[in-house]
Amino acid sequence: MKTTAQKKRQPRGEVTREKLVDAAYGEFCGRGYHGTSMRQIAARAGVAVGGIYNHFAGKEEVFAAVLDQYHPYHVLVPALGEAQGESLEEFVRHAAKLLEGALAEQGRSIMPIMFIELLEFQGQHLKDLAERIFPIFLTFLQGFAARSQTMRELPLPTVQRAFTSLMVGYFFTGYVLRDSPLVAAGPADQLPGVVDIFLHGILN
Amino acid sequence: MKTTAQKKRQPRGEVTREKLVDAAYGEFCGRGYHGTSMRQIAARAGVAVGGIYNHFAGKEEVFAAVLDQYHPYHVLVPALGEAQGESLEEFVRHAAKLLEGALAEQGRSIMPIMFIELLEFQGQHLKDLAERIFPIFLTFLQGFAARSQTMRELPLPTVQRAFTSLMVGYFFTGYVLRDSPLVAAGPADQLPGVVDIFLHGILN
DNA sequence: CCTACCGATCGGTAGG
DNA sequence: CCTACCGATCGGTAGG
Repeated sequence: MKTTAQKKRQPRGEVTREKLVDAAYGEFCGRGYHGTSMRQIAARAGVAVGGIYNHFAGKEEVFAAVLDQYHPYHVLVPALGEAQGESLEEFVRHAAKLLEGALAEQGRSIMPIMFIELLEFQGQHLKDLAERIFPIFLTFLQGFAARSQTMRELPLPTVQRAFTSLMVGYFFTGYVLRDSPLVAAGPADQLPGVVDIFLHGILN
Repeated sequence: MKTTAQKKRQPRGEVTREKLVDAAYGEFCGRGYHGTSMRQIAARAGVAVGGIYNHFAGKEEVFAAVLDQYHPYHVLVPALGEAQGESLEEFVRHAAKLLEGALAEQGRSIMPIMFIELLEFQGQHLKDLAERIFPIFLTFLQGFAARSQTMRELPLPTVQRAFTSLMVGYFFTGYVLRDSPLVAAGPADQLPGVVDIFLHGILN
């Protein structure tokens, strides 16, 4: 949300564009890309159908704008880039904490857009994402390697795959079962315990 | 695939129904539920549009049939139910191996249907799934508990969440990056190594 | 009377 | 930014 001051400074057209992106995001989350009509987006934004085309060339460009705003890149890069710590243990715990903080705020809103990407666009844009975050991910993994003197003798790719799988799986299962009683019964935040198991698994 | 003998025994209508479910599955995977038209399904199955309605009351009933055939239940229940082993270590490795075998065969074909479920149907049917596999999952977790004498003192829910996250994340990342060069560069099957890290993390 | 299916078309709505 | 409207296509059904 923008402050009133920021809103006043924006040109009228920009406000409408923002409304359209927000409205489109909401509609896409409910029924996907193909299940959402331009009329539904227009109605939610309080704009006529034709008015959308003053800001976007077509439906796909609306999705591109939504994807740009709800892109995992904006969450993953700061979290992975700012991880610090003397020991490997501190480093991993800090990274997990940063990821959790960022994903608690924005992770749930990003997830549906990723599903649209994977399902309706065959993950085209995600291939780009993989290449864009690869340098940051490499830097992060160098942090692993630089602190590996306390680590068991393990193939680094395996350690990386295990850490990635654990984090992705933790947030994915949390999202899917977000209001299931089966998960709600357990402790709210099991991430520290889960990370502890991982650390015990790779350290001497 | 059915054998010729089985095909001959099937009534004509059943053959057409099977063709329709297979065709619908293929089309749904490409563009999702709302992005697929009855005409596309009919065309791929080599059937007239109206012919679909001799087998299904409508489009949603077609999806229900697809979901039923490509349901994770059919994969997860046997794999989790048949896990055996004297020690916790053997038990976990066996379960992971069974899951990998089942998911290597059918996991990739199930994934897109799950995305449709999560995105376009708000995960309605997945809630049912969670409740249906819960007993089997409990039995599996009792296998954990029964062999826990070699385990560190850890809260069982945390161990469960870690194992679930690790397996879900491993197969999910494998699916998403299935033809990415970043993953293809590493060893093909890292599951044993990943499971080894988990075991080292929970055992004394 | 059943089944499985056809060519053609129904009332409405899609993106533009 | 809106109203009005297009070519086409949507899910579903008519009679035969």
